Amino acid sequence: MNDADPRSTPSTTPASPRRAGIADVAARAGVSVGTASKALNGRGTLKEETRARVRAAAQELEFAPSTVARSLLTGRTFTVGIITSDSYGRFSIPIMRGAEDALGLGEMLAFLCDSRDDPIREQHHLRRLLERRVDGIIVAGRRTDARPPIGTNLPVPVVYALAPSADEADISVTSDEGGAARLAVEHLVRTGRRRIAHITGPHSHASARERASATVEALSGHGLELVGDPWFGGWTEAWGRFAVTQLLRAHPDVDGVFCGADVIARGATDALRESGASLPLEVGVVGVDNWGVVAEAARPPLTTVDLGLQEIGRRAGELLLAAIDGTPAPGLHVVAGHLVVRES
Amino acid sequence: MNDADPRSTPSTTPASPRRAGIADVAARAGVSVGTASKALNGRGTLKEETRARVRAAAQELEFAPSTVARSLLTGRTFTVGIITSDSYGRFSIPIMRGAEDALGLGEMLAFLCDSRDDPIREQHHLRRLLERRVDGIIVAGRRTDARPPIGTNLPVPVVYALAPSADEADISVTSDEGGAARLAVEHLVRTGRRRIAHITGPHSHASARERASATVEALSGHGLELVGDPWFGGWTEAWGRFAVTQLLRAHPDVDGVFCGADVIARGATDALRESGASLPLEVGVVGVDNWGVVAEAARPPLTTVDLGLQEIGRRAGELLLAAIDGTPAPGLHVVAGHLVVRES
DNA sequence: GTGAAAGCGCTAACAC
DNA sequence: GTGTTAGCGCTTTCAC
Repeated sequence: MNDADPRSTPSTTPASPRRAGIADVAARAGVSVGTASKALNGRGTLKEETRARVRAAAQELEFAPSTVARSLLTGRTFTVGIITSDSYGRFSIPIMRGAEDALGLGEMLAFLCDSRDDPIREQHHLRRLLERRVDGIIVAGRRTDARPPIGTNLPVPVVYALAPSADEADISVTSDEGGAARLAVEHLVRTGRRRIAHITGPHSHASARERASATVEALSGHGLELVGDPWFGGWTEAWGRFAVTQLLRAHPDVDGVFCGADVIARGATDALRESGASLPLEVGVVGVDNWGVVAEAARPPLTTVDLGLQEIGRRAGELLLAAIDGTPAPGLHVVAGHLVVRES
Repeated sequence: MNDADPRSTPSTTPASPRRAGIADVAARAGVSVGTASKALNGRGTLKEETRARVRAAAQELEFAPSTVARSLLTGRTFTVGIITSDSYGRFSIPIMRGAEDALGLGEMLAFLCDSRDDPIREQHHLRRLLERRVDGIIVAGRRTDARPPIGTNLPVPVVYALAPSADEADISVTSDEGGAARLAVEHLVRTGRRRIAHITGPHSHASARERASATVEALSGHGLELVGDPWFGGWTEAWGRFAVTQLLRAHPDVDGVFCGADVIARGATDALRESGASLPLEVGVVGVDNWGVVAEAARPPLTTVDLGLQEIGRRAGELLLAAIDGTPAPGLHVVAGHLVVRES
């Protein structure tokens, strides 16, 4: 805070060399700025020797063209915003990563905003992103329940990931919940299970409800009936353990359990094992999520449905790029998951 | 791709209203752009009525001032870059979140870049961030081993988080590995354990080595000796289970285990429980990480050392803001962790 | 082939 | 109190 302090200037300033502008490059190469610009961008018709000289000058000066100046001119910033409600949690992370994959290909950089599920924060972030003239926005949720659109009549395209927009005219990408259930049932049936139960998360979650009804349907497609009703509870290991204990009491002959999440499945395998069942011989278990730390550490390691979150992010990124390029694809895009077979 | 397609224009374009500029606002309010600017920014001396009129016009036009134009003028973009080598993994997530907390207070937005531990990608991202004229950069690692500086003589300040820069003149924030070990030992001793062993990750990790030696020291501070040598292995549950099995064979009377990670601790508790030990009565276990999904689901739930990753991110953000403001604090900043007591 | 000049949207200095 | 003007760093006509 003491500007006059003679010590501070040399010792604490960590070398902030003045940045070279295109004018500096032009001067050093002995050409005009216009020429330098053309040389660097491969535009216009220049003598190869001039081009080389400019390039050399740029190199020596470590010239990094300012995209902010360019943006002002072109109206494009080559940035997008990602607003996640998930506090960088388990769901938004693979989505972000997938989105970055797709966007990186388009030379875009992403601003990350965490709304913490607070609509106020969300609107705040939206406004800041718009002020920064992002070319587009991805809104990533952590549940598959539809959500209200983040805004209407926005000046840039928006793509919703995982949690689709309630407005069907918006662009949304989400997971295939029914498909996930079918993959799980398919696997259990194929491995000889006939008395299959379903333990899942809260009934208030659309994904839990959809998976449950798809499970019943898929079973009946094989001439089978779900053992008991679906067990709705929480997305926790404790619930998986508890539900399995109850389940065994009511239906000791169960030979397959489809769990709505890997954590539930892990709790289920623990409880089954500790009740004396031999896994996977006597009971087969399938989870959902393919969450490494849970699925791989379980005993036995979990066979599970990967919902393809990263793929959802990638699709969202691609759809956003397309929309930015003027070819939006409105509607709900469903990404298929896949089964990861381990030992359970 | 077909520009002439008459359908595409009205139906597929999702309402991209022309953005109002300050000139539009000025026109609508019947003032000049300069006046409008002053009105909106609270600068200069204007009649209150004029100010109100301009504000109203801005509101009606949904005017969102372009930060890119402003940046060009002021040289500040109010953006920072976060380069993480962790693919948004377990370590970088809380760090990012903490950083966003601190930066958000400074009205900054963060570009997220995933280097995937690839120096080429890292340099690529660095260049793109510099082109975008970020005001500063945070480099987040996933290990506490020192890393080479990302560049020399950069035009913006850089703060390293978790993985400090090998150059001590750089600004780095990292965890207190020795302190973590002391907290764990302290707890075990306080709860009456006297025969304490240590199971941890690979010897190639600085954090494993530092915790191990600090553990030995802390024990000797209590007149105790580590039971056996530290068990170096992997950061997995399987390693925790295996090591405990061996440990019990060699030292059946062990009554406390400090594990270098929650996953190891979880494996350890499982193996202990299954060997017939009553937890936490006969053996106390302490982990490191406070990783919710692991620590809370363990049986019993794990007592563990939280390294304060989010706090590291917050400090990194603060230090970066300070450096941007011209008061950098070079050197290694160590953030203390804290013990989270659960039942193990 | 190359240079000169206009202008992207905004702010700040200076007129009036 | 308010308007006018220059200019941030770059690209892009259009002269020459």
